[in-house]
Amino acid sequence: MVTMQDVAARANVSIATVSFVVNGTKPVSQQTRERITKAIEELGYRRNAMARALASRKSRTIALIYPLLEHHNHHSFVASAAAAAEEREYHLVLWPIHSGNATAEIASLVQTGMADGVLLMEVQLEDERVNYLQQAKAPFALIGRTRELTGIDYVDIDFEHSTETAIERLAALGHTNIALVIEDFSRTPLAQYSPPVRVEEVFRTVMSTKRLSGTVFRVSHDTSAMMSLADDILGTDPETTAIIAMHDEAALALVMALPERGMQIPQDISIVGIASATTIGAVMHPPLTTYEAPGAALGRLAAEALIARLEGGGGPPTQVLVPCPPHLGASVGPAPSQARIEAKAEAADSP
Amino acid sequence: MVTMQDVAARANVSIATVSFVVNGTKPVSQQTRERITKAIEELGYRRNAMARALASRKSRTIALIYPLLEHHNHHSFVASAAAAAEEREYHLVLWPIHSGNATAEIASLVQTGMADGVLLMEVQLEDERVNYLQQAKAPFALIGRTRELTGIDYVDIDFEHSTETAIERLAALGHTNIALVIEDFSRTPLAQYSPPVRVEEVFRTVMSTKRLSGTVFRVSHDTSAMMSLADDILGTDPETTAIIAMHDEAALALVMALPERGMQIPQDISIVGIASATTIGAVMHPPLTTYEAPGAALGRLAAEALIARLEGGGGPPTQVLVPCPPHLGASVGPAPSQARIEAKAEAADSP
DNA sequence: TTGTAGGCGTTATCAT
DNA sequence: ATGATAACGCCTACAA
Repeated sequence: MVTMQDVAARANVSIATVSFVVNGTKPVSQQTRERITKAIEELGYRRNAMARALASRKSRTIALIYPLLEHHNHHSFVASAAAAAEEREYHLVLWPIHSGNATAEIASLVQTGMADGVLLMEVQLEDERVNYLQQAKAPFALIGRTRELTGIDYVDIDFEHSTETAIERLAALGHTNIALVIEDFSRTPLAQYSPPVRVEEVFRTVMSTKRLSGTVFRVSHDTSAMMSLADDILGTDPETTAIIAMHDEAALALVMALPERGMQIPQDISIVGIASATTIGAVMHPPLTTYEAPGAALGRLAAEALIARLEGGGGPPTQVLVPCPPHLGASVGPAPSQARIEAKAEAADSP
Repeated sequence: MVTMQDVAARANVSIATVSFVVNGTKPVSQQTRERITKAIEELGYRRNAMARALASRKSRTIALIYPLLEHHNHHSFVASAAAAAEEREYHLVLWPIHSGNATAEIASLVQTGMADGVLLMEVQLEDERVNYLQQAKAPFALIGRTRELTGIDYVDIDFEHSTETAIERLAALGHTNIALVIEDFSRTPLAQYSPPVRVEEVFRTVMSTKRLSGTVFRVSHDTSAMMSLADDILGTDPETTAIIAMHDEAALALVMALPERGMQIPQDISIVGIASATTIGAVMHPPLTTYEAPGAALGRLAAEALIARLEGGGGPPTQVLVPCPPHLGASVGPAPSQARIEAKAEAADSP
């Protein structure tokens, strides 16, 4: 292995000078700089990351606590966080969590010097990991939000805005009975996973403010729940004319199942996805109207916020809500006329 | 920060002895071991990863060259590789690739001591990165395969077997005109991405051996290509009674589009997915019959193979093909009778 | 502008 | 069974 020592020897300078040009730490005369650069190239020198980390007490690595869930968005979080880190000459290490290492091991990444800071995702409203990191004084940033946020760096999807916009759009089209479909995490380690909770809260608030009638359906990730969802919705409230789905597979299941029950999309019922992946919705018939989850933006912003904190010292926290860009499909239309509804009901009564 | 020095002082031993008990390097008397363990706990000592890496010349980190593509499988590769690494007390760092750092930067992860070895995915049939890693003597393992494989550690999906099995199953059901749908990477950096190439090769071979008639459709990731796919297939060969799709979105598009063209699944046409994610297929109507891509197994095996190589020295290479577990849906049935086909043709002729 | 030298916290060799 | 001590390769005051 080629060391700075070797480079220094070949360029007839001290090891310190080599360090200066490698890191740009101090000005070095044009002459010697060139000699050193030349020596570096001839020898194929690369500075040792571990030695550097030890001496500088900075690993230039951030850790991403890796998700339990298998979600479309997760890939883009990770990819964009890694890309953003790389651009700033940081590395991104993945730390998978499981029941065995849930909380205590997270701060240890920083305590062992493996990582300078931690990126947390799948944040719950009350998240003990956050408390732990704070108490351990480990720098961190959230992709997501806890209930209490003072002084915390976070980046999250603006679920509130998306939900509200979706409702308003549907209401403007005459819909008064709207169902919300969210994922059910109640029997998982992510029981308090914040997105569905927040969206449900906003949904209830906005619906009642607007004096609209709405029902919330929690769908677990098992297939049969999704298969029966259409019947559940129509059974619970036959007047439902629009569905907001924060659950891509469920949305797909609905698009497949509703027409089979005589409900044409969007003539009889409208569907809109929020915080969705676009790839699936785009190939449905009709193409799904969605508010896309801005996964890539999130990962990047979070990584940048964390690195800024690591390098910048104690500025004000980054607290960003990223909106979901709308994708116009053809799954949303005006609420069906009363005549159409009655015709349908009659047809259903006398088959 | 608490160092070994501090622990040694408190336990009245030398720093070396502390190291012995922390790493289990050498036997230590019950007594002093306990004193040391106690001191460690009281002080909250954690050994510094960077110092350890420097002194031992091992970072206990492996790098995963992170994919360009957004694929369902990728999440499980990554998650399982990270989990397998963690179990062996390794870390997994992600290294995103892009045109700017395509080849040269990969070996540098090892050369800078950041990682002890590299995990490569999205492998192409001829992959310069592999040559480069070999020449740089950087330990690596592949998730995927190159053409030339002597001495290379790799783990891949057994595409050949899945393809052959799918064809045989369809042939046994009387299908003689089978279409293959694969992803089109020809205009991307992954032009030589090996899975579709291999599958196409096997498809052509097996089909001609069995004297069956087949057409290959390459579908790019843009939506319009998927939307028109059903028409493409029926237009090219109206006799097609079965489709093998190695492309989840395309499969979905087909399941949505074919019935609209009067082709019932599976009465008129069968669809089977290979190397698929199961989540989407399961909620289709009818549920898709698939051979699931064993993503989690792959990531884990590859990480294990690499770590074994790093620690075990020079044993024979790990070379594993993992089969795709079949998932029975309801999208495959017997080839339609001639009578049914003729009835259909007549109906189409005189609308 | 360049050099000297003392860490950084471990590992690992060689004594004892 | 334990201890001393020289690396490991680099950073960074401090000096020159």
